[in-house]
Amino acid sequence: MAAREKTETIRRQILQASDNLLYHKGFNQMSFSDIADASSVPRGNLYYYFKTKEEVLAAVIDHRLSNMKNMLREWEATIDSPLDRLKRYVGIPLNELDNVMRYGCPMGSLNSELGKTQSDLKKISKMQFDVFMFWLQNQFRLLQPDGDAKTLTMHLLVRTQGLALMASIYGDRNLVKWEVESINAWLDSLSHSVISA
Amino acid sequence: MAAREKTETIRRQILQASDNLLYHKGFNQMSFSDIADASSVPRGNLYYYFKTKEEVLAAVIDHRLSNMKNMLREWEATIDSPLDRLKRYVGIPLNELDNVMRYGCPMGSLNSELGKTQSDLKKISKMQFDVFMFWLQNQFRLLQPDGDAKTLTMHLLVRTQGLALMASIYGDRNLVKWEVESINAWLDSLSHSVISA
DNA sequence: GTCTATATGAAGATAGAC
DNA sequence: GTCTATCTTCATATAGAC
Repeated sequence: MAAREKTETIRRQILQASDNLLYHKGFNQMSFSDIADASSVPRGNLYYYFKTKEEVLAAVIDHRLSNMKNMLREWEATIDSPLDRLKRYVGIPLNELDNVMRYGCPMGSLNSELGKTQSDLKKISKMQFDVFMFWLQNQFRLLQPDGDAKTLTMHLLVRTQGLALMASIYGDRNLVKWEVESINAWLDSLSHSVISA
Repeated sequence: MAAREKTETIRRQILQASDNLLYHKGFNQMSFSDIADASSVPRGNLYYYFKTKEEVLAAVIDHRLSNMKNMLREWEATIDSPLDRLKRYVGIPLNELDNVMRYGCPMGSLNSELGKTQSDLKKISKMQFDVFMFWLQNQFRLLQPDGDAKTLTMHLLVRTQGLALMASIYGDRNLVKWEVESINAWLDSLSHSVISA
């Protein structure tokens, strides 16, 4: 049983390293050599844990999905109002300011890359958005029972993805702050009105 | 002199093919073989025209920049009000709907890719944004002499980049239409007020 | 200017000893 | 389970005949 535990530990090491590399370099620029170096697992051994790079990607996304779901569950447990939950989501770019400036959004940049020529892998990566979509829609429904939760959610994602992208292109920290404030003001205006676009 | 003309023609062929490939596959996934196939120029000959792939990129961006500048000059000549000029810019995703759905924004996706690990090449690609930034700021200054043209421009870019990205991820044509309408409504509201954030 | 052949290197992946 | 050696493929890039 100790052997199995050790295997799991190494697997997690590989996944942790791959997760970061995927964010910092993208899928196609991340090599097995990179993963070996970053995880301190010999290059050849990696193939014992993951047969292909596609498998690594799928495992990383799977790992990210469960982390996200845990995070969202925690937010629901600790944050009372849907308005504050939505603002918590919008606050991510501020919490991750340095990373966002350098590498953009880990979900958006990966989907942008894979969407061009690797549609099978993009499908896997897109699930990250699906998790947030579902949760955000629920929050908007609570905030505005008569509103169009899907359109509101898409609008929110458009603005957060756009700000992450532009912030990373221009390296502008103030851009993030302004846009986050502006989005929060929009959310406030929603919660005060009965209906809105 | 005929020889020189032929050279220029082939050069343009290569650039045209590379421009499309850069958009459809991204820089790192675009190979010289791809360019050879798409331009009908033998693989080996490409190196006579461009010594490295970086040189191809720089030439494509250069080509794009002059096209953009021509387009913006034409808009200034044919569209009277700054409001309508800004709306013309916002309308690009609608004109390029099919491409945007499949490949996102050619500027945004390229910068997203190159920003991760190829900062020297990203600098070149970023110039595409600089051209629009400069022009859009001028239009905002005309629209709202007392407004913060830089922040307004960034906000516009955030929203257009965000919509191109999300539209390509979710393949949602209606998303583009809704967001474009929403941006236009925002521009209208700006032109009616004296000052705004 | 054009084309073929080839050098060179990196990356994904496998075989098989230990 | 671990590690080394190696296969294969494909990419950038160059040399040199025509």
